[in-house]
Amino acid sequence: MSRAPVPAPRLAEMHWPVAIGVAARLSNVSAKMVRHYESLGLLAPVARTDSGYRQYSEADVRSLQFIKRGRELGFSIAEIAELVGLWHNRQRASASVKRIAQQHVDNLAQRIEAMQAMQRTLASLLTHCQGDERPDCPILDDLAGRCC
Amino acid sequence: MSRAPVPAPRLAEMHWPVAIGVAARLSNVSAKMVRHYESLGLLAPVARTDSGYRQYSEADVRSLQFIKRGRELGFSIAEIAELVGLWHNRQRASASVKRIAQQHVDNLAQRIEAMQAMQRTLASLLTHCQGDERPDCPILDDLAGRCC
DNA sequence: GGTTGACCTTGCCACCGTGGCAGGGTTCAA
DNA sequence: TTGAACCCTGCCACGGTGGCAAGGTCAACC
Repeated sequence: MSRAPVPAPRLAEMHWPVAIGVAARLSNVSAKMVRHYESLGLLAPVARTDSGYRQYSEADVRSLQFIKRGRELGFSIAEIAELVGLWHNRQRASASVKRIAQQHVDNLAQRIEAMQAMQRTLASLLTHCQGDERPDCPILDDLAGRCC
Repeated sequence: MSRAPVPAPRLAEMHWPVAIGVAARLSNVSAKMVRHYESLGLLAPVARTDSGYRQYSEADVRSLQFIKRGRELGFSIAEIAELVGLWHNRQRASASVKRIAQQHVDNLAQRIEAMQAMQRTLASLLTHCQGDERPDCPILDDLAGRCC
């Protein structure tokens, strides 16, 4: 009770390198996904101990945090791979980054629009459905193509 | 040029039963997915010819259209399975249907909200990104956790 | 030194919904 | 008879994540 059960570790307090479990906690990415990102080439192959354990440097953990943040913003793995590439490329043009982000925003807008259209239709159907013990239901009528 | 190339067939003009390709066109569901829906039990196992070809009745095609419409409204396969069950159950209570639809709307609202949050963040980052040939980029700064 | 438990390894299977391809059988018209 | 169009089943793929199994390793404690 006297201390937080999981002390939410900070990068500055770590002894580097760290094992995958620690890197996972530091980046809030599951160990499983850490391995997966490595297998996809999104994260460079990481150092190993003699016994084969992965060893993560502070830079590796920062990369994981980058990836995590990208996922939180909805970027696909492929997009994040591009963004990581640009991040590591000092000759990058910010236009390249902006293009990827703009595409993603446009894509989001499209998907939101589609979902809102569903929502509007459903909301209208819900309004007209009594929602009681009787079988009559405009929602089912719509699905069954009442119109024909 | 004088007629529509694919005459968008109408149920009333068909000779029943029809083969899977016709049923697919009538319901605007790919033949592949028609088989898949059957394998999931979403559509009752359909009649077969001696040689094993599936034969679809008008009722079967209407079921496919029901499923298609459900997918267009974003219902999951599991939800559509429930809705089909209710559709075929004359003792249903419209409240059961309404509950499913309401849950789906709530779920949509949550997902839309999450995507809009991404969009807001990205829009703000995009505003501040020059998008020129220089490497400085607030989008990458954000992903890299500029704050720390 | 030995045991125990937490951690690590790889590899496979699952989800959901859809598409593709392979390798074969059927039907119908020319 | 042949060819085109259709149908059949079964497998693999995508993306992103979780789970489980069978084994190796490490550190702490007795």
